[in-house]
Amino acid sequence: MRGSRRQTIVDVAQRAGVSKSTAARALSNAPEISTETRKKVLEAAQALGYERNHLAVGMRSGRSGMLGLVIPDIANPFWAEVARGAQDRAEIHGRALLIFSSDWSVERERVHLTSVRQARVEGIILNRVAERQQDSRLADMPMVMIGSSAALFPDMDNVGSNIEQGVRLAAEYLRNRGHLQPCLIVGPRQRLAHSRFMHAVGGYYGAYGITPDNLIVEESDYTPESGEAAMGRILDRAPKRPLAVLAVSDLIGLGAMMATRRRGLDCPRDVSIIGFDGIQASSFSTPGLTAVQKPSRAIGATSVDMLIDQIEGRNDEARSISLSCKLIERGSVSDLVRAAQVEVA
Amino acid sequence: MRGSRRQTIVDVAQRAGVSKSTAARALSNAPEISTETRKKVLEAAQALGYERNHLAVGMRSGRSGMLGLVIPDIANPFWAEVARGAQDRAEIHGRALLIFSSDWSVERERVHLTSVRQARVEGIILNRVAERQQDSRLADMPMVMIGSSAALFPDMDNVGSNIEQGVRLAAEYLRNRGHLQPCLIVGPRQRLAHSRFMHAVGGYYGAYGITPDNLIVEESDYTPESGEAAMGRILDRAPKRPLAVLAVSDLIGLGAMMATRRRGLDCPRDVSIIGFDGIQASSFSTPGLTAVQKPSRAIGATSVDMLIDQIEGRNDEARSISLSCKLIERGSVSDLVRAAQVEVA
DNA sequence: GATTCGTCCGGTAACGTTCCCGGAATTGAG
DNA sequence: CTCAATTCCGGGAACGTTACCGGACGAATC
Repeated sequence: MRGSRRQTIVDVAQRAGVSKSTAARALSNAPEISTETRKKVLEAAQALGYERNHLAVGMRSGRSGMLGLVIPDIANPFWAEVARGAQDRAEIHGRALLIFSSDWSVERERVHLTSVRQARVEGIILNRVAERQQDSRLADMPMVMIGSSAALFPDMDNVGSNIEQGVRLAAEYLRNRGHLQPCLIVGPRQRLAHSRFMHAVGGYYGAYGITPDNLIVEESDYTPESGEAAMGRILDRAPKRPLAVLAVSDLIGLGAMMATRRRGLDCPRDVSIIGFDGIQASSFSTPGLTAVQKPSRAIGATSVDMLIDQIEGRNDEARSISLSCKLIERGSVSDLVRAAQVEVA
Repeated sequence: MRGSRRQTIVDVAQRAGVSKSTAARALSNAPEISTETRKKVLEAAQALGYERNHLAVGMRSGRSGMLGLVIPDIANPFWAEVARGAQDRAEIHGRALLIFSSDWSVERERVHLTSVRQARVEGIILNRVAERQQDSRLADMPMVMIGSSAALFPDMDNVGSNIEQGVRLAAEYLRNRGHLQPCLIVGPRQRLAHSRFMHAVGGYYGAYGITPDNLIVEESDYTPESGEAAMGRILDRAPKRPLAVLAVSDLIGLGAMMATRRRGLDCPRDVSIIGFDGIQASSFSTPGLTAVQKPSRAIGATSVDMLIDQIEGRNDEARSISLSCKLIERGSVSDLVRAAQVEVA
């Protein structure tokens, strides 16, 4: 088996007694072929164990059947969900997915982008690390951006979560439970996601006369360790108890929860925490981390749909889609209002 | 930009004033070319924004620069880690990774395997779902199996974790803390991983005169929900407290922990739980889930290395590599021995 | 000075497929 | 019955690259 030459379309054609053009028509579901000839060819292909060479197909037709997905980290639970959503949808469209992890490094992102281009993917789905960098070479092929950099690339398709709505969900939830002025643990300040998040926070709290400057804000990477450190700084700065914290990611929120416990404080009694992601890990903590759930799989699926639309030329102008978040209530936020009522009674 | 024809190697050759053969030599780092000519060509390529067409390269040379990775689920934290390890290593070898999730479905696995083959990947890394199925078509190209199916494919490269050593680690740890006869939550019985796990368990406990039949065993899928249900059945069957449970995966162990809490029992006081995976989520529960950590990233990295070895023809006979596990102690297992000593004192 | 050798380069044929075009066979209309 | 239209098929070129072969040139050897 290992030595036998791979079967090509001419082998199939020969066995079926037709020309290779005809064989190609049968194998690519072209319309201009009779039903019986098609059947004959397919049988021959089956018998020979023929497998279409997608490299050749891509080279001749320009359709490689592959899409590129460049994200920060496939091992990060949020991005893994996005990838899975994209994968399932790509399968439906008959496309394979070339996945790369840029690891939040501008340089690796650059390298990976040239890799996917050289692989002649039909289009790219990208969460840009080098957000501010305009790159003309990116504009010349179908591309969908995912994440918060839509504003910087107004002429490109974009899909992400509706941060404004998500923040409103979280803030409203906190407010209803008596947490009027939560502390914030935000992501790296230079990232666009940060300004978008802060803008949403400002939008919500502005209506209540609270500017972000009134809020205690600490910065953190998207890791539990960094979140734990940030929470430590908050507990130092804000001696008031009870305290509420809105974290920009679940992993950060979970880290904050660990810091809380480490200080001998109780969540949710002393410190209420709400996260932003909705990953599975948040359901395992005690208490479970109440969080705004981003539509991760849907983001992956939708971005593939949009990319296919671009590829097939069905889309003339840039669209920007925000998928809405939902709140997963688990138990990391105390209800001060109810507690007060109980006390009175 | 969008309309401009893509630059090819002949454009580069023309601009550099050489033949396309020479240009190809420069671009592919071939040795038989003078330094200055190479430099000239590279400059021309740079100026034109030339990008090598890997489809064409693959088609002519037979080296597509792509590897296939077919795993059960990229959104599962364990497999995401494996994928990440593979990705990083593939990058080092200058290869891109085509990733598919079979979702534990034999049919989807079959479909994805033909997809990667049609994409003309240079080799495949596979965790087989249809474990018992011998498929001659798999034998005709470089391939590395990951997971527990090594025994069934003795003529194929295999890399996985050292289950025997991992089980010993867990069982020894339990035994040292006074849990002599733990209950087991195992995975789907038809999977090879199950028999391998049970064999390892039998091997360890056999030395103490305990056969697996003496142990309470419940079956579960690799999800927390299923683990929770299995733990419920164990608590019904085994009224004895304290109780110890060895779970075959962390997600299952975390589910078991939730079941414990739901019954009003305390972990680790009433129920000790030890997991098997070492995923990040296990560090967030209270108590953190003590677990045997499988070398997930290393599995991914090693499998890529082995695959490249096969591709380059450096490997003549099948190798089977078991990477060792280590124990992550977190707090889900009580120490009965110490407790007894304290009581005495 | 003739021969050999090594280095470097150009021309041409592949790789496996699809696309385009022309032609044969069949069908339908008048 | 004729002619046009339609359906279906075959032949060849093309996609962008590398493999192979042969030749030019200078250096080294006798």
